[in-house]
Amino acid sequence: MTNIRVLLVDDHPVVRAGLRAMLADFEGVQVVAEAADGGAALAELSKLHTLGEPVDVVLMDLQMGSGMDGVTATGKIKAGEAGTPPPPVLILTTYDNDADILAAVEAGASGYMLKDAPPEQIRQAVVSAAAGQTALAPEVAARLMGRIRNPVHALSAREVQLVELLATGMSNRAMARELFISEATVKTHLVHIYSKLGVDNRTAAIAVATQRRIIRSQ
Amino acid sequence: MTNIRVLLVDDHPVVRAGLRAMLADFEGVQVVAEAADGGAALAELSKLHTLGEPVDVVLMDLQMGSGMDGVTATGKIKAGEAGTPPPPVLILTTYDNDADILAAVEAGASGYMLKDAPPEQIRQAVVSAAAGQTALAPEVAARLMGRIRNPVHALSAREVQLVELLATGMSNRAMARELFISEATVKTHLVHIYSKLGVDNRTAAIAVATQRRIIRSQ
DNA sequence: CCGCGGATCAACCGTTCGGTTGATTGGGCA
DNA sequence: TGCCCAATCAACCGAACGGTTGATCCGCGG
Repeated sequence: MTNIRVLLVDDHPVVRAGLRAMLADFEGVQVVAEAADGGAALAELSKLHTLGEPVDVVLMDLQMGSGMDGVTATGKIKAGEAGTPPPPVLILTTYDNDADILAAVEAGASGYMLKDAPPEQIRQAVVSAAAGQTALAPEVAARLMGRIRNPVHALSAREVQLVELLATGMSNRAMARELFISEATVKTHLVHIYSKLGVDNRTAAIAVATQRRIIRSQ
Repeated sequence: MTNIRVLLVDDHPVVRAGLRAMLADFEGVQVVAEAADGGAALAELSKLHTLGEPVDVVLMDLQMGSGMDGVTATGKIKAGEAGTPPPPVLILTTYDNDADILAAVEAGASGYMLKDAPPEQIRQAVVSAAAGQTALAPEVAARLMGRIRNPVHALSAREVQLVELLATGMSNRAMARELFISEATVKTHLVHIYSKLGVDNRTAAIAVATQRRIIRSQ
């Protein structure tokens, strides 16, 4: 009996039902619990642990409407309780953005799949994760490769800071005051940012940065 | 036999499986077909129609990764084939923002639900839609109410359209071309938008509009 | 050690944006 | 019918932005 015990984490009942139905069709995979956000997921994990029914794989959405988000939860799961090896976390989300993927990987996720993946691919990923291997969706893998091969378009930390202020609607002067630098410097940074993002004005920069999840919106 | 025949439209296999499983639990509701995008949905509709097995309700996601999007599909479904009353379209999506809701309603959607809604609420919506009634998620209804109660700060449909383009980083001239109006008109709209949002420049307008969910952030 | 790149600043200039005033049209409502 | 408002356009002007050139300082790595 090599049953893989899975914890589902997603704030959408519809998606949970879909994953449950989908995984039910697979031999050797069993959904043992569900949670609507990261906090509930941690609670379930510790509950199941004390019951002596450990979880083999956590299958989790990255963006949760309310409560603890996926990245934070991944970190906390990986930090885990001493003595018990934390279960692999497989991220299953809608978007394939650089920032999301990097954040997930950084937090310790062992896989990153897209929700539009065919069932078989998701099953593969769960099995791989349970075996301690890394499972990346082809699109995601391609994106990571692209980043490594071509770091030209990466913004520096200072530039990211500028873009964040930019997105709040601040003028050059306001940003200059905020960062204790001159307006000239702000403009220089902006020019570099435009160049790296392939745009030619601040609003387009915000659009691209938001879309690429260089900054987070809302 | 009052069976409600449903067509599912969503580009995520996981979500389709979830809705299928969820609706299977309900008496009187039957999923008769599925489609991955708007184009496939139209094809299914006409196929089922010629087979003499009409669809009672279309349950559709608003944003489809590829192919025809939900708003366009809703419009085409409502345009329909002459002689046959088009089925009600129930939108089921992740985001609740003014722009999406207005676009969906304008295209002829008869309901707007959020994916994080509990199963019972979704069932209610399907039944209501089949009965020719309008079904709005509480959050959505509240948003529309807010718009009606407090029209001072409410943007007109045209202004919302402007803000959407604004957020993509377009210049006044580009927006003018896009909307087939003069740059002067664009500026007039922007001034009204700034005034209603309580800001004094475009980037701040985007920030506020995003925060108030007038437009989708993502 | 020297080069490279990031961060900082200055001066200049053309373009775009922001704000104002004023005007017309058409739809909805009293 | 007459009024209000949204939508459309024009002209104008000051302020802010966008782009360029050129410069200094500093830390990292070959």
